[in-house]
Amino acid sequence: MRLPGVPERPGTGSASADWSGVRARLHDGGLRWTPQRRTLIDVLAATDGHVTGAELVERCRAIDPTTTPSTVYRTLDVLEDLGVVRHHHGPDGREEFHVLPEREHGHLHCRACGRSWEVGAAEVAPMLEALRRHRGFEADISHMALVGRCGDCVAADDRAAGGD
Amino acid sequence: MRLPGVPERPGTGSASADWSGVRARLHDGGLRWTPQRRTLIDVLAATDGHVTGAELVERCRAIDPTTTPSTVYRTLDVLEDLGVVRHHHGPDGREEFHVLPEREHGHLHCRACGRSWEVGAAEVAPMLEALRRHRGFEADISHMALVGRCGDCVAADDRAAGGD
DNA sequence: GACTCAACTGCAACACGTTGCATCTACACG
DNA sequence: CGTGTAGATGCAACGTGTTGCAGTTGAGTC
Repeated sequence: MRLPGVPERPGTGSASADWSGVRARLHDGGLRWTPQRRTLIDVLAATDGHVTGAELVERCRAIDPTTTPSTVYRTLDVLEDLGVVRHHHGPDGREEFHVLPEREHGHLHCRACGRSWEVGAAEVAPMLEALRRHRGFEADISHMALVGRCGDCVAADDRAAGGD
Repeated sequence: MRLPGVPERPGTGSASADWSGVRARLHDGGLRWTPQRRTLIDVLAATDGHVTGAELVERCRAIDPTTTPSTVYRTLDVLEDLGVVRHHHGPDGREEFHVLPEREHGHLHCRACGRSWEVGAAEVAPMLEALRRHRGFEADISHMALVGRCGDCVAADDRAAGGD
């Protein structure tokens, strides 16, 4: 979905530093470092771009077959509080997590071909500004998933039918 | 997935005209009018604003206790094809349906207080335009749900903490 | 009114995610 | 190193929604 060569470092450290920092940050919050959490962290560290919750459970099971879903989801909650992951809901309402969000971004999903893209904060900043001005609403862009049709599919549709 | 129909009349108090049309439109498509569908239509006709799928199932059961979820959800699919209902996914990923969408609109949901609002097409038109120009992407605004914090909650937070 | 057939229904099983509760354990402290 | 305890785990049950399948039924036709 995304290339491995993500332009890292928005201002904070590199990924590896963040992963080792997680343990310390758990401790800071009075939380614990357990084998199950280590497994999830290992999985996340090896993950690029977006993953669904179910997929994370699968990958954890690949490492430790005794993994149970509830533990994974609860740990993901904790990690989200820590800012290590973010989640949004895909077009079908399923959870999608992304790892170490370097910068704020939203999501575009094409209903026709199923592909998705990220949109940078800059691209939607004008609308966010407008919403803030008009209604005082501060939208959380990284939780945003816009569904629609991508340029390719629109073009294909136009060619095929003309109507809808 | 979309039908051209139903653009007219934003402010009709009684939707009865539209509801009676449903049966005819089902017939037009070679589809059938069944007691189960009638029940759901009755429920929808008595519904304002947004409802979750589960709630619709409940209300149908109130009328006909033998109602089964799969039938309701399948009928909702059909009705969505007809343009009678629209659905989007709430902040928790659950389905929310709205009835007889007179005009296109998106949704704003406050994570802090749980309220939601509708945003008119005009309000987001500039961003939609920008997306179309920059990436050729045609966003479906009525499937959109932006999560964030409303003006009240932002103000409350600022007063309470000052930070985050 | 009877026949026919595709659309529809209900059921059971499944997928994803959440929650309550009893048990276990990481970790601070002595 | 042993102990206490709050945080974490695993299980089982639940909630919401989807799917495959076999049986039922709406509605067009004779």
